Amino acid sequence: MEDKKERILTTAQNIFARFGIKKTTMDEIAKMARMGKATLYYYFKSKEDIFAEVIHKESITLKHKLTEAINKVKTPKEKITAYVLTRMKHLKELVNYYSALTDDYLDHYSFVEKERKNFTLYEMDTLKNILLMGNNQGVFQVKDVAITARMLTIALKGLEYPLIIEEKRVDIETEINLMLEILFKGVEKR
Amino acid sequence: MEDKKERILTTAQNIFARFGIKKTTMDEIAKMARMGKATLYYYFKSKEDIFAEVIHKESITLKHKLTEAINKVKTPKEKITAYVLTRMKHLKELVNYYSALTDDYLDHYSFVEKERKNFTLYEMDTLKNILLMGNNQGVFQVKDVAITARMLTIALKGLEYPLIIEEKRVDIETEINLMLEILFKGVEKR
DNA sequence: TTTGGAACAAAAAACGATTTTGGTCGAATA
DNA sequence: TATTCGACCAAAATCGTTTTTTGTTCCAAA
Repeated sequence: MEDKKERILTTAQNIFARFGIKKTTMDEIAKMARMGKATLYYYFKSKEDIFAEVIHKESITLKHKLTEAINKVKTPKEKITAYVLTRMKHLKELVNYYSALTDDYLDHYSFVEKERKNFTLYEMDTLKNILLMGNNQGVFQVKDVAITARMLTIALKGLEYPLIIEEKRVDIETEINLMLEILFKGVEKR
Repeated sequence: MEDKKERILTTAQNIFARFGIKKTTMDEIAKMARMGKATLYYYFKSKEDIFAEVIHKESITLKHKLTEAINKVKTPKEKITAYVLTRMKHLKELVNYYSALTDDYLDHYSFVEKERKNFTLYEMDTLKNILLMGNNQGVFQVKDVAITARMLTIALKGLEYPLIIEEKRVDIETEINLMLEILFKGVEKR
Protein backbone atom coordinates (compact mmCIF):
# COMPACT_ATOMS: atom_id res chain seq x y z
CA MET A 1 0.00 0.00 0.00
CA GLU A 2 1.79 3.03 -1.28
CA ASP A 3 -0.86 5.14 0.41
CA LYS A 4 0.42 4.21 3.86
CA LYS A 5 3.98 5.18 3.07
CA GLU A 6 2.69 8.55 2.06
CA ARG A 7 0.78 8.86 5.31
CA ILE A 8 3.92 8.14 7.29
CA LEU A 9 5.81 10.71 5.31
CA THR A 10 3.30 13.51 5.71
CA THR A 11 2.68 12.95 9.41
CA ALA A 12 6.41 12.75 10.01
CA GLN A 13 6.79 16.01 8.14
CA ASN A 14 4.17 17.66 10.32
CA ILE A 15 5.63 16.59 13.63
CA PHE A 16 9.12 17.28 12.40
CA ALA A 17 8.11 20.80 11.44
CA ARG A 18 6.81 21.50 14.92
CA PHE A 19 9.35 19.78 17.13
CA GLY A 20 12.44 19.20 15.03
CA ILE A 21 14.12 15.93 14.26
CA LYS A 22 15.55 15.22 17.66
CA LYS A 23 12.39 15.63 19.68
CA THR A 24 10.23 13.59 17.36
CA THR A 25 9.92 9.93 18.35
CA MET A 26 8.97 6.97 16.27
CA ASP A 27 6.18 6.19 18.73
CA GLU A 28 4.68 9.60 18.12
CA ILE A 29 4.75 9.19 14.39
CA ALA A 30 3.24 5.72 14.64
CA LYS A 31 0.50 6.84 16.95
CA MET A 32 -0.38 9.92 14.94
CA ALA A 33 -0.40 7.89 11.73
CA ARG A 34 -2.60 5.31 13.46
CA MET A 35 -0.35 2.28 13.06
CA GLY A 36 2.16 0.22 14.99
CA LYS A 37 5.73 1.29 15.28
CA ALA A 38 6.96 -1.82 13.51
CA THR A 39 4.96 -0.79 10.47
CA LEU A 40 7.15 2.24 10.08
CA TYR A 41 10.07 -0.10 9.79
CA TYR A 42 8.35 -2.09 7.15
CA TYR A 43 8.33 0.94 4.88
CA PHE A 44 11.48 2.67 6.03
CA LYS A 45 14.90 1.52 7.04
CA SER A 46 15.32 3.93 9.94
CA LYS A 47 14.16 7.15 11.49
CA GLU A 48 16.79 9.08 9.59
CA ASP A 49 15.53 7.45 6.44
CA ILE A 50 12.08 8.91 6.94
CA PHE A 51 13.41 12.38 7.45
CA ALA A 52 15.84 12.04 4.61
CA GLU A 53 12.90 11.33 2.35
CA VAL A 54 10.90 14.23 3.78
CA ILE A 55 13.80 16.54 3.04
CA HIS A 56 14.25 15.00 -0.36
CA LYS A 57 10.62 15.58 -1.28
CA GLU A 58 10.89 19.15 -0.10
CA SER A 59 13.89 19.63 -2.31
CA ILE A 60 12.12 18.17 -5.33
CA THR A 61 9.16 20.45 -4.77
CA LEU A 62 11.41 23.49 -4.71
CA LYS A 63 13.18 22.44 -7.87
CA HIS A 64 9.83 21.97 -9.59
CA LYS A 65 8.69 25.40 -8.49
CA LEU A 66 11.90 26.95 -9.76
CA THR A 67 11.85 25.17 -13.08
CA GLU A 68 8.24 26.20 -13.57
CA ALA A 69 9.01 29.82 -12.70
CA ILE A 70 11.87 29.86 -15.16
CA ASN A 71 9.87 28.33 -17.96
CA LYS A 72 7.05 30.79 -17.52
CA VAL A 73 9.17 33.69 -18.78
CA LYS A 74 11.23 34.16 -21.91
CA THR A 75 14.33 36.29 -21.65
CA PRO A 76 17.39 35.23 -19.65
CA LYS A 77 17.07 38.36 -17.54
CA GLU A 78 13.50 37.52 -16.66
CA LYS A 79 14.52 33.96 -15.94
CA ILE A 80 17.15 34.98 -13.42
CA THR A 81 14.76 37.40 -11.77
CA ALA A 82 12.07 34.76 -11.57
CA TYR A 83 14.53 32.24 -10.20
CA VAL A 84 15.84 34.45 -7.43
CA LEU A 85 12.45 35.76 -6.37
CA THR A 86 10.86 32.32 -6.34
CA ARG A 87 13.75 30.91 -4.39
CA MET A 88 13.56 33.55 -1.69
CA LYS A 89 9.80 33.43 -1.42
CA HIS A 90 9.80 29.67 -1.07
CA LEU A 91 12.53 29.83 1.53
CA LYS A 92 10.58 32.32 3.56
CA GLU A 93 7.56 30.03 3.55
CA LEU A 94 9.74 27.10 4.50
CA VAL A 95 11.26 28.85 7.48
CA ASN A 96 7.81 29.94 8.48
CA TYR A 97 6.60 26.38 8.31
CA TYR A 98 9.51 24.76 10.09
CA SER A 99 9.11 26.54 13.38
CA ALA A 100 11.46 24.08 15.07
CA LEU A 101 14.23 24.85 12.65
CA THR A 102 16.02 27.19 15.02
CA ASP A 103 15.76 24.81 17.97
CA ASP A 104 18.24 22.23 16.84
CA TYR A 105 19.79 23.62 13.70
CA LEU A 106 23.01 23.13 15.59
CA ASP A 107 23.06 19.43 14.86
CA HIS A 108 24.08 18.71 11.33
CA TYR A 109 22.52 15.69 9.78
CA SER A 110 24.40 14.07 6.96
CA PHE A 111 21.32 13.66 4.79
CA VAL A 112 20.48 17.33 5.12
CA GLU A 113 24.00 18.26 4.09
CA LYS A 114 23.74 15.85 1.20
CA GLU A 115 20.44 17.28 0.00
CA ARG A 116 21.79 20.78 0.39
CA LYS A 117 24.88 19.95 -1.63
CA ASN A 118 22.72 18.40 -4.28
CA PHE A 119 20.53 21.47 -4.43
CA THR A 120 23.56 23.72 -4.71
CA LEU A 121 24.72 21.72 -7.70
CA TYR A 122 21.28 22.08 -9.27
CA GLU A 123 21.29 25.79 -8.57
CA MET A 124 24.72 26.37 -10.05
CA ASP A 125 23.87 24.35 -13.10
CA THR A 126 20.56 26.12 -13.64
CA LEU A 127 22.06 29.56 -13.29
CA LYS A 128 24.97 28.61 -15.50
CA ASN A 129 22.61 27.55 -18.24
CA ILE A 130 20.67 30.78 -18.04
CA LEU A 131 23.87 32.81 -18.19
CA LEU A 132 25.01 30.73 -21.13
CA MET A 133 21.74 31.32 -22.89
CA GLY A 134 22.14 35.03 -22.24
CA ASN A 135 25.61 34.98 -23.74
CA ASN A 136 24.42 33.12 -26.81
CA GLN A 137 21.53 35.48 -27.36
CA GLY A 138 23.91 38.40 -27.05
CA VAL A 139 22.17 40.00 -24.06
CA PHE A 140 24.75 38.94 -21.49
CA GLN A 141 28.48 39.31 -21.62
CA VAL A 142 29.78 36.89 -19.02
CA LYS A 143 33.41 35.84 -19.18
CA ASP A 144 33.24 32.71 -17.08
CA VAL A 145 29.71 31.41 -16.68
CA ALA A 146 30.73 28.66 -14.26
CA ILE A 147 32.45 30.91 -11.75
CA THR A 148 29.80 33.56 -12.13
CA ALA A 149 27.10 31.01 -11.40
CA ARG A 150 29.11 29.91 -8.38
CA MET A 151 29.32 33.48 -7.15
CA LEU A 152 25.62 33.94 -7.59
CA THR A 153 24.93 30.77 -5.66
CA ILE A 154 27.16 31.89 -2.83
CA ALA A 155 25.52 35.29 -2.76
CA LEU A 156 22.06 33.77 -2.63
CA LYS A 157 23.14 31.47 0.15
CA GLY A 158 24.52 34.45 2.00
CA LEU A 159 21.26 36.33 1.56
CA GLU A 160 19.21 33.59 3.14
CA TYR A 161 19.96 34.31 6.73
CA PRO A 162 19.75 38.11 6.95
CA LEU A 163 16.71 38.41 4.72
CA ILE A 164 14.71 35.94 6.75
CA ILE A 165 15.86 36.27 10.32
CA GLU A 166 16.55 39.98 10.51
CA GLU A 167 14.37 41.96 12.90
CA LYS A 168 13.36 45.00 10.94
CA ARG A 169 11.23 43.63 8.16
CA VAL A 170 12.57 45.26 5.08
CA ASP A 171 10.78 44.61 1.86
CA ILE A 172 12.47 41.56 0.42
CA GLU A 173 11.33 42.14 -3.13
CA THR A 174 12.77 45.63 -3.21
CA GLU A 175 16.13 44.47 -1.96
CA ILE A 176 16.25 41.53 -4.30
CA ASN A 177 15.35 43.70 -7.24
CA LEU A 178 18.11 46.12 -6.37
CA MET A 179 20.56 43.26 -6.13
CA LEU A 180 19.47 42.00 -9.52
CA GLU A 181 19.84 45.44 -11.00
CA ILE A 182 23.42 45.56 -9.78
CA LEU A 183 23.97 42.08 -11.15
CA PHE A 184 22.68 43.11 -14.56
CA LYS A 185 24.02 46.61 -14.90
CA GLY A 186 26.84 46.91 -12.41
CA VAL A 187 27.60 50.06 -10.46
CA GLU A 188 29.75 51.84 -13.04
CA LYS A 189 28.28 54.63 -15.06
CA ARG A 190 27.78 53.86 -18.69
CA MET B 1 52.70 48.54 34.63
CA GLU B 2 50.96 48.71 31.28
CA ASP B 3 53.45 46.19 29.98
CA LYS B 4 51.96 43.43 32.10
CA LYS B 5 48.45 44.05 30.87
CA GLU B 6 49.75 43.63 27.38
CA ARG B 7 51.45 40.37 28.34
CA ILE B 8 48.18 39.02 29.69
CA LEU B 9 46.40 40.02 26.52
CA THR B 10 48.86 38.40 24.13
CA THR B 11 49.20 35.16 26.08
CA ALA B 12 45.44 34.97 26.41
CA GLN B 13 45.18 35.49 22.68
CA ASN B 14 47.64 32.68 22.03
CA ILE B 15 45.93 30.13 24.22
CA PHE B 16 42.54 31.24 23.01
CA ALA B 17 43.63 30.74 19.41
CA ARG B 18 44.64 27.17 20.11
CA PHE B 19 41.93 25.96 22.45
CA GLY B 20 39.04 28.35 22.13
CA ILE B 21 37.47 30.42 24.86
CA LYS B 22 35.76 27.65 26.74
CA LYS B 23 38.75 25.39 27.19
CA THR B 24 41.09 28.15 28.26
CA THR B 25 41.34 28.56 32.04
CA MET B 26 42.50 31.50 34.06
CA ASP B 27 45.10 29.25 35.71
CA GLU B 28 46.59 28.49 32.33
CA ILE B 29 46.80 32.12 31.35
CA ALA B 30 48.34 33.07 34.70
CA LYS B 31 50.91 30.30 34.54
CA MET B 32 51.88 30.96 30.93
CA ALA B 33 52.14 34.68 31.62
CA ARG B 34 54.26 33.86 34.68
CA MET B 35 52.11 35.57 37.30
CA GLY B 36 49.53 34.80 39.95
CA LYS B 37 45.92 34.35 39.05
CA ALA B 38 44.91 37.28 41.23
CA THR B 39 47.09 39.55 39.11
CA LEU B 40 44.83 38.90 36.16
CA TYR B 41 41.98 40.29 38.19
CA TYR B 42 43.98 43.34 39.06
CA TYR B 43 44.08 44.28 35.41
CA PHE B 44 40.82 42.80 34.18
CA LYS B 45 37.34 42.53 35.57
CA SER B 46 36.69 39.00 34.41
CA LYS B 47 37.66 36.25 32.02
CA GLU B 48 35.18 37.48 29.46
CA ASP B 49 36.68 40.91 29.81
CA ILE B 50 40.06 39.63 28.72
CA PHE B 51 38.67 37.94 25.67
CA ALA B 52 36.46 40.85 24.84
CA GLU B 53 39.54 43.02 24.70
CA VAL B 54 41.41 40.47 22.62
CA ILE B 55 38.59 40.46 20.11
CA HIS B 56 38.35 44.21 20.22
CA LYS B 57 42.04 44.63 19.45
CA GLU B 58 41.72 42.19 16.59
CA SER B 59 38.87 44.23 15.20
CA ILE B 60 40.81 47.46 15.47
CA THR B 61 43.76 45.91 13.68
CA LEU B 62 41.54 44.83 10.81
CA LYS B 63 39.96 48.25 10.53
CA HIS B 64 43.41 49.85 10.45
CA LYS B 65 44.53 47.48 7.72
CA LEU B 66 41.44 48.24 5.68
CA THR B 67 41.65 51.98 6.08
CA GLU B 68 45.29 51.88 5.09
CA ALA B 69 44.55 49.75 2.04
CA ILE B 70 41.83 52.14 0.96
CA ASN B 71 43.96 55.23 1.40
CA LYS B 72 46.80 53.77 -0.60
CA VAL B 73 44.81 53.93 -3.84
CA LYS B 74 42.92 56.74 -5.52
CA THR B 75 39.85 55.85 -7.54
CA PRO B 76 36.65 54.52 -5.93
CA LYS B 77 36.94 51.39 -8.02
CA GLU B 78 40.44 50.74 -6.76
CA LYS B 79 39.30 51.44 -3.24
CA ILE B 80 36.56 48.85 -3.35
CA THR B 81 38.91 46.31 -4.88
CA ALA B 82 41.52 47.02 -2.24
CA TYR B 83 38.94 46.81 0.51
CA VAL B 84 37.54 43.45 -0.55
CA LEU B 85 40.90 41.84 -1.24
CA THR B 86 42.39 43.03 2.03
CA ARG B 87 39.36 41.87 3.96
CA MET B 88 39.46 38.39 2.50
CA LYS B 89 43.18 38.01 2.89
CA HIS B 90 43.07 39.09 6.50
CA LEU B 91 40.19 36.78 7.19
CA LYS B 92 42.06 33.86 5.75
CA GLU B 93 45.01 34.56 8.00
CA LEU B 94 42.71 34.90 10.96
CA VAL B 95 41.01 31.58 10.38
CA ASN B 96 44.40 30.03 9.89
CA TYR B 97 45.52 31.44 13.21
CA TYR B 98 42.43 30.61 15.22
CA SER B 99 42.59 26.87 14.79
CA ALA B 100 40.10 26.39 17.62
CA LEU B 101 37.50 28.52 15.91
CA THR B 102 35.56 25.54 14.58
CA ASP B 103 35.58 23.70 17.91
CA ASP B 104 33.20 25.91 19.81
CA TYR B 105 31.83 28.32 17.28
CA LEU B 106 28.49 26.97 18.37
CA ASP B 107 28.50 29.03 21.53
CA HIS B 108 27.78 32.65 20.86
CA TYR B 109 29.43 35.12 23.13
CA SER B 110 27.75 38.45 23.51
CA PHE B 111 30.96 40.42 23.16
CA VAL B 112 31.80 38.63 19.94
CA GLU B 113 28.37 39.42 18.55
CA LYS B 114 28.77 43.00 19.66
CA GLU B 115 32.15 43.38 18.01
CA ARG B 116 30.84 41.73 14.88
CA LYS B 117 27.86 44.03 14.72
CA ASN B 118 30.15 46.98 15.21
CA PHE B 119 32.39 45.82 12.41
CA THR B 120 29.43 45.33 10.11
CA LEU B 121 28.40 48.92 10.74
CA TYR B 122 31.91 50.08 9.97
CA GLU B 123 31.94 48.01 6.81
CA MET B 124 28.61 49.30 5.57
CA ASP B 125 29.59 52.85 6.31
CA THR B 126 32.96 52.54 4.61
CA LEU B 127 31.51 50.96 1.50
CA LYS B 128 28.70 53.47 1.42
CA ASN B 129 31.19 56.33 1.45
CA ILE B 130 33.19 54.83 -1.36
CA LEU B 131 30.05 54.33 -3.43
CA LEU B 132 29.00 57.88 -2.67
CA MET B 133 32.41 59.16 -3.73
CA GLY B 134 32.05 57.18 -6.94
CA ASN B 135 28.67 58.71 -7.59
CA ASN B 136 29.96 62.23 -6.97
CA GLN B 137 32.93 61.71 -9.23
CA GLY B 138 30.63 60.42 -11.92
CA VAL B 139 32.25 57.00 -12.21
CA PHE B 140 29.50 55.11 -10.39
CA GLN B 141 25.78 55.22 -10.94
CA VAL B 142 24.30 53.79 -7.79
CA LYS B 143 20.65 54.43 -7.05
CA ASP B 144 20.62 53.71 -3.35
CA VAL B 145 24.11 53.70 -1.83
CA ALA B 146 22.88 52.54 1.58
CA ILE B 147 21.09 49.43 0.37
CA THR B 148 23.82 48.68 -2.13
CA ALA B 149 26.40 48.86 0.64
CA ARG B 150 24.22 46.56 2.71
CA MET B 151 24.03 44.11 -0.15
CA LEU B 152 27.77 44.18 -0.58
CA THR B 153 28.25 43.57 3.11
CA ILE B 154 25.91 40.62 3.06
CA ALA B 155 27.63 39.21 0.00
CA LEU B 156 31.05 39.55 1.61
CA LYS B 157 29.76 37.88 4.73
CA GLY B 158 28.37 35.09 2.62
CA LEU B 159 31.69 34.68 0.85
CA GLU B 160 33.57 34.15 4.07
CA TYR B 161 32.63 30.58 4.67
CA PRO B 162 32.93 28.96 1.24
CA LEU B 163 36.10 30.77 0.27
CA ILE B 164 37.90 29.73 3.41
CA ILE B 165 36.57 26.36 4.38
CA GLU B 166 36.02 24.83 0.96
CA GLU B 167 38.15 21.81 0.12
CA LYS B 168 39.38 22.45 -3.37
CA ARG B 169 41.63 25.45 -3.00
CA VAL B 170 40.51 27.73 -5.75
CA ASP B 171 42.44 30.92 -6.26
CA ILE B 172 40.72 33.46 -4.06
CA GLU B 173 42.07 36.48 -5.87
CA THR B 174 40.76 35.30 -9.21
CA GLU B 175 37.30 34.69 -7.83
CA ILE B 176 37.20 37.97 -5.95
CA ASN B 177 38.30 39.84 -9.03
CA LEU B 178 35.58 38.24 -11.08
CA MET B 179 33.03 39.15 -8.47
CA LEU B 180 34.23 42.74 -8.51
CA GLU B 181 34.05 42.82 -12.25
CA ILE B 182 30.43 41.76 -12.08
CA LEU B 183 29.83 44.35 -9.41
CA PHE B 184 31.31 47.09 -11.57
CA LYS B 185 30.09 46.14 -15.01
CA GLY B 186 27.16 43.79 -14.48
CA VAL B 187 26.44 40.84 -16.74
CA GLU B 188 24.48 42.61 -19.44
CA LYS B 189 26.14 43.40 -22.70
CA ARG B 190 26.79 47.06 -23.30
C1' DT C 1 50.41 49.95 44.03
C1' DT C 2 51.13 45.29 42.83
C1' DT C 3 51.43 40.34 43.66
C1' DG C 4 50.78 35.59 45.17
C1' DG C 5 48.64 31.92 48.04
C1' DA C 6 44.68 30.49 50.30
C1' DA C 7 39.80 30.22 50.31
C1' DC C 8 34.94 30.27 48.44
C1' DA C 9 30.94 29.66 45.68
C1' DA C 10 29.31 28.39 41.41
C1' DA C 11 29.68 25.66 37.49
C1' DA C 12 31.17 21.52 35.23
C1' DA C 13 32.29 16.74 35.14
C1' DA C 14 31.70 12.09 36.73
C1' DC C 15 28.84 8.49 37.96
C1' DG C 16 25.26 5.26 38.66
C1' DA C 17 20.29 4.30 38.53
C1' DT C 18 16.27 4.73 35.83
C1' DT C 19 13.60 5.78 31.81
C1' DT C 20 13.06 6.55 27.03
C1' DT C 21 13.55 5.34 22.41
C1' DG C 22 15.26 3.45 17.92
C1' DG C 23 15.19 -0.79 16.05
C1' DT C 24 14.26 -6.23 15.74
C1' DC C 25 11.62 -10.66 15.90
C1' DG C 26 8.23 -13.98 15.56
C1' DA C 27 3.51 -14.78 15.54
C1' DA C 28 -0.88 -13.45 13.75
C1' DT C 29 -3.77 -11.65 10.20
C1' DA C 30 -5.86 -10.92 5.91
C1' DT D 1 2.67 -13.62 0.33
C1' DA D 2 2.41 -9.13 1.97
C1' DT D 3 1.37 -6.49 6.06
C1' DT D 4 0.69 -5.45 10.84
C1' DC D 5 1.25 -5.70 15.66
C1' DG D 6 2.81 -6.42 20.53
C1' DA D 7 6.60 -7.79 22.97
C1' DC D 8 11.37 -7.36 23.50
C1' DC D 9 16.33 -5.68 23.47
C1' DA D 10 20.29 -2.77 23.60
C1' DA D 11 21.84 1.74 23.24
C1' DA D 12 21.05 6.36 24.35
C1' DA D 13 19.02 9.94 27.05
C1' DT D 14 17.61 11.67 31.57
C1' DC D 15 17.94 12.47 36.37
C1' DG D 16 19.75 13.08 40.96
C1' DT D 17 23.86 13.12 43.50
C1' DT D 18 28.79 13.53 44.51
C1' DT D 19 33.24 15.12 43.26
C1' DT D 20 36.28 18.05 40.82
C1' DT D 21 37.35 22.04 38.38
C1' DT D 22 37.36 26.87 37.76
C1' DG D 23 36.19 31.86 38.02
C1' DT D 24 36.49 35.16 41.45
C1' DT D 25 37.54 37.38 46.06
C1' DC D 26 40.31 38.36 50.21
C1' DC D 27 44.18 39.44 52.69
C1' DA D 28 48.80 39.63 53.93
C1' DA D 29 53.24 40.62 52.09
C1' DA D 30 56.38 43.02 49.12
